[in-house]
Amino acid sequence: MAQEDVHHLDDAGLALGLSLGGGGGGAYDAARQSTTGSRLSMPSPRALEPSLTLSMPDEATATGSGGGCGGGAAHSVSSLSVAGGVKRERVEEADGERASSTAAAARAGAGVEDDDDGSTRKKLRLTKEQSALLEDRFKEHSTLNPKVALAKQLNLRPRQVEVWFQNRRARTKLKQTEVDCEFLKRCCESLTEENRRLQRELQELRALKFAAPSPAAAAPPSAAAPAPFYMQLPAATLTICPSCERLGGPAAAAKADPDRPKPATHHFFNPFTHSAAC
DNA sequence: TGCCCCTGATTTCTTACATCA
DNA sequence: GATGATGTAAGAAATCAGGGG
Repeated sequence: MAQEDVHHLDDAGLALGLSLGGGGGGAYDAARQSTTGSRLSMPSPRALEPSLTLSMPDEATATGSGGGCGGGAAHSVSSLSVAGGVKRERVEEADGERASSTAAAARAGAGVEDDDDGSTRKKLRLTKEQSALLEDRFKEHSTLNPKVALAKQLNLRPRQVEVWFQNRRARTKLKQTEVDCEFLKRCCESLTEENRRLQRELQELRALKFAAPSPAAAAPPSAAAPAPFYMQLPAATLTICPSCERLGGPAAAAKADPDRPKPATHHFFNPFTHSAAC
């Protein structure tokens, strides 16, 4: 279907993931660990579903002539794709009949209606009430559990609720990544400026030392300098090791003084690398 | 009217887990 | 009991496409 269309886009996606540093394995795994815990207690899918039903709801045939793969109606069998010769099926719910009726009700409720010939299909827009409830649930927990109950409450299909949560997570993460990038950018600029200032200060001190060694002139040139950006931040957001009193870590400290005894470990947590500072 | 942005939906891939030999 | 193969579900990432401003 659309497999061929997708491949040429992979490079761009990889570049984005690398540049933002948020797309890859570690963060992904960590997120999975924290969000998929509920699955641990789930019974075996095989025990739950002794048989698969491949029922196609009415709208599938009604919208089939729309063309393309995107924007299509969600089905009780939401996707049937061939990837690398392996067929994969995802059965959303056993009773497709209920799904179809619920979908029809949802469309009616959201003002979505198909033309008689089925050639046009309006995009579903969630009502304010539906969005508000979804947002509330998302604030409680960013993963959906249980989706069927919420879908019933919203008069939507479980698949639609599931997609909403997926999109919400993805876009929340994207926003957070942008915020983090901006923050790091400002940190970098501030540190660069601070570095320049210290270099100047060092030069001035050296000049003073060799020119006219006077204790009265010992006032640091930087006394009136504003605090660098990272010093204006809440302490919890900084990566400062109280042991080595350095921003950014012990690797540099260890390099400078390899014989330095290792202090008791009490490091701040780095919100960006999710690791200890040192 | 074209553009931008938001958002619902789809596709592909990865990972964790369960089951079986 | 340990181990590898296999199947499944869940979710992330990338993308498409409709629609409103």
